[in-house]
Amino acid sequence: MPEQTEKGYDLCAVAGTIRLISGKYKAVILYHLMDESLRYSEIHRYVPYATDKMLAQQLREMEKDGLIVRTVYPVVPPKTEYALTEFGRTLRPLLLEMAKWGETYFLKEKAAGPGAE
Amino acid sequence: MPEQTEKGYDLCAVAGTIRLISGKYKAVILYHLMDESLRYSEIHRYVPYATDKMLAQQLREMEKDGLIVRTVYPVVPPKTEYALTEFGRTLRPLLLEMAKWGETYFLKEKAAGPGAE
DNA sequence: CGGAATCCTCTTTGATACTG
DNA sequence: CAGTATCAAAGAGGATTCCG
Repeated sequence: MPEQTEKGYDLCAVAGTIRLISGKYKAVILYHLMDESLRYSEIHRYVPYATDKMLAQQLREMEKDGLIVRTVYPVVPPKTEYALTEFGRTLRPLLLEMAKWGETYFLKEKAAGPGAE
Repeated sequence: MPEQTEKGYDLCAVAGTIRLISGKYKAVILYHLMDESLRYSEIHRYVPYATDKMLAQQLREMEKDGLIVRTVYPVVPPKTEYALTEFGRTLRPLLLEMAKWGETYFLKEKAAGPGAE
């Protein structure tokens, strides 16, 4: 498929992808939602350094972008669940690749990382 | 995926990866540097909407992060070339995955032209 | 529990001008 | 050509408080 890939074309693709998943906590949240739906508080536990404001904001943005769905259960106490949409699930390979790369080169760069060249 | 992956571990890996390549033009620049070394003006032509300041800044950050190397040739007129480092080249699979995803899901309507799926 | 509202700060980005 | 310098604007992010 990417045979006929033009430079300026992929440029937009890459930029668009970055725009959707860059955001301080987005990729991390998406990564955790890959396996299971999570409640607001559960997500927050995964990203404790994020404030409520930031978390809600990033979640709303991703919801607007069609990456996740928000389901509110009208119960007491309130319960809200976040899950990947079909669209969001297509990010799986990318998220795994990111985790893999980060794991291999970013966390193990003590041996041969930046400055090594 | 490497053996037993812990959540909090991959979380850092994903976050770290995002931190390195998110940046308005970074991924796009890296993508173009995958194939060949480029001069400052050539990069700028690929990212025309970036200002000189932004471009220089992002390049300096990526240089500091060990992703690219900057080579200045002492000639007139000045010539500076940017290239991926060994470390930067390891991003290749990720960048390709990003381009592929963006192309397939993000630019889908436009991609649905000739030979598109 | 799952947020929204407000205020404030820091960083990012942009516009413009200048330089070796 | 390949930047740097400076100022100003915009946005991201944080701290705190409050609410259904």
